[in-house]
Amino acid sequence: MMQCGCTSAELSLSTHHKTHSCKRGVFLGFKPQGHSKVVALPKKNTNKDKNKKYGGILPSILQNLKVDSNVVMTLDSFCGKLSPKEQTVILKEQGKWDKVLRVFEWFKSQKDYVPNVIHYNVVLRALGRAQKWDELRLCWVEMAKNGVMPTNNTYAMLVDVYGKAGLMKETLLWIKHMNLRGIFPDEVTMSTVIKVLKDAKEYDRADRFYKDWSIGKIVLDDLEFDNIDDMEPISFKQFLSTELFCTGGRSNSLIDSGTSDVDSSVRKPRLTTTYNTLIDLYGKAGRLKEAADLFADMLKSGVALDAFTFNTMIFICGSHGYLTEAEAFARYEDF
DNA sequence: ATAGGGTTAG
Repeated sequence: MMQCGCTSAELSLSTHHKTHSCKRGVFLGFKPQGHSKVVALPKKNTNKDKNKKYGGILPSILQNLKVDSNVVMTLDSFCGKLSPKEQTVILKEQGKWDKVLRVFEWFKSQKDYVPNVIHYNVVLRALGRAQKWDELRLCWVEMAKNGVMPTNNTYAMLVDVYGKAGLMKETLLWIKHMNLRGIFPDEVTMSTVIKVLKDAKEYDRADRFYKDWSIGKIVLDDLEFDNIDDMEPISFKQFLSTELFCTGGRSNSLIDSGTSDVDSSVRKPRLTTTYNTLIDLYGKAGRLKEAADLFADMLKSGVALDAFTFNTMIFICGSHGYLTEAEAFARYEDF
């Protein structure tokens, strides 16, 4: 029996809380209080989150950039040298993509500017979020020209923006690009890829990507297209030229990573959000056993459960008729 | 005071 008094028969999917006025949110989110042993507590608000208080010369530069449309003149009026970190902050704080570009151009015009992958990541993300694909590709090419190599951060961001824009073919190309470069996805990048593939209902592809990641394997053939003709000719050509331009990153890790038996021990996620995404993936793919295994893994590894974990498990059980189990999860959360 | 993802369903 649910705490709100509903019987298990009434615990049927999403209609549950439409027809009942109980305040305990089973599908609406769990309260974190009192679950410190199992449930992740909300992160404390550090000054990183909300209070964007910068010191030194940054506030006045940011303010001036906000009110002044002439980026070059505004920046010229500050003669002091900016550190790479300060430059990152300034780039990040610009709202519009074109302003980001102009500020970046000014940085690069300074004599002592050193090309910086973090700066490129910030600029590329701004262009990606604004869906300025041509500008993004130009920036990418220039980045390579300046000898700046993309990192895991770069690829996670690219997969995210292309995936959110619904450009799945290009998303797959970025993943392939990363693989060709011999860059093994870290957990955030893997999680990002899984999320994008899941949202595109590419469940099998997502499953394979995760399984390969688990054993430290990079598979190149796994990302072939079913229908490459669907892609816009122009963007594909541009993409290929970019691809051909970037021949420098070929590394032996490509071979090592897939064939070595020594380091092919099983890799497990350690982030709650990763597990939640994976559990939802297998739930949506109808593979309940694997979803349940991941949940068990989570407990075994001591990874904190949170409201998403419970709601996802409850929904998976509920939507497949496992009402007793759904109820158990609801109670488990409540203990 | 460097950068990426942040999940459930309604």
